[in-house]
Amino acid sequence: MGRAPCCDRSGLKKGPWTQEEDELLVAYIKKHGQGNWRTLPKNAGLERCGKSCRLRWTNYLRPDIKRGRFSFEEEETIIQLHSILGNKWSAIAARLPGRTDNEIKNYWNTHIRKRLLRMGIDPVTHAPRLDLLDLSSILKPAAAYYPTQGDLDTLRALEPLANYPDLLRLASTLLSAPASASTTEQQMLLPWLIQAQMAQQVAQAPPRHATAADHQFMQPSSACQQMPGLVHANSAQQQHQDHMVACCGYAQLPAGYVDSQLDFVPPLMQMVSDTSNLQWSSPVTSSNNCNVGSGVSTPSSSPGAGRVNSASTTAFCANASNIDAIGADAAGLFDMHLSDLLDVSDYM
DNA sequence: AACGGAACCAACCGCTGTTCA
DNA sequence: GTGAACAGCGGTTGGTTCCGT
Repeated sequence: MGRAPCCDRSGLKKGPWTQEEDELLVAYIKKHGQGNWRTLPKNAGLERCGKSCRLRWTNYLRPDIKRGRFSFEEEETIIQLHSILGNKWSAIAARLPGRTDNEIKNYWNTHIRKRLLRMGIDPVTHAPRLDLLDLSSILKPAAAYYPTQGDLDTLRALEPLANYPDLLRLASTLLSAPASASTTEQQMLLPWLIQAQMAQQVAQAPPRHATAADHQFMQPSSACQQMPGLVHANSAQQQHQDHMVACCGYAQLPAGYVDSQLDFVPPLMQMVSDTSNLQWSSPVTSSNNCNVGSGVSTPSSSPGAGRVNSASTTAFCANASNIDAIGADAAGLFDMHLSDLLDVSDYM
């Protein structure tokens, strides 16, 4: 025999809460505590179901709720956490004191998501969407073209390409000439370039054993999933494959999986390796610079010119090898370490 | 001033994992 | 061990407000 029914659904009020109902609920909880939501409405004299009372309390009436607009730091934190946790609103809310999951979810859907889309960034994967970018237009000579703020935002998203002049030239050629590559290939180009830079950073990092904390991040990232086989893009990186395993989560894949993925290297990469004498060891300006994701920030929310965008670098850097660097960068802005902020072990 | 569309957000719905009789 | 109810979560809806024409 199970429990008694939660509540008789008939006759219970729905819809917006009145001030009287709010006062009744607040007064009751202040006096008796939250206790059992099932019996609370009856004891408090409310004609609501317990679920409705709990929602009203947790999302609106709780005294520790912070109202008002989201700050820049909160917004950046949401983006960072979302890039790692996805739509785990409650997990994200747990890292933002005073904010509810519902509030964060609404803010994401109404503000951040739209802004990322405008910037040509997929709000689900946090990867640039080449189908939304018009590279040919933003690469026009400056003298003949006055860029809009949107173009400047897009340029920031393409900042990583600056480290690979050969790739930039190739990308601009490919992407401004639709006939030269299929849409699918175009969409795959930028993630590959980004992953190449990640791989370069991993290759340059001193070998170390993965820590327990590292394993928290060993789920295959979306970027890695989009780019199987990259670990073999350059034979010089083969010796660091174990780091790529840590980076991309291949450790969880069956033996031989990585090799088998060579069969799926997209034709575009074949074009790249055939035509551009690509050097994957192209200089990266900063050994600790995870700038591949710097364009994922939300420039329109940046409070001042010249602000370092490193706080937003998690979109492509939230992996075992880079998380410490991210935390160090973010700490400079927020006086906190991302490793502290992102204790995501509970959610992985 | 009136209208229509966009934006916003509180609240509901439905599902899932956990608890308990 | 079983099944019903609970608690919590993410997705969605619908009412309200804002803004441009």
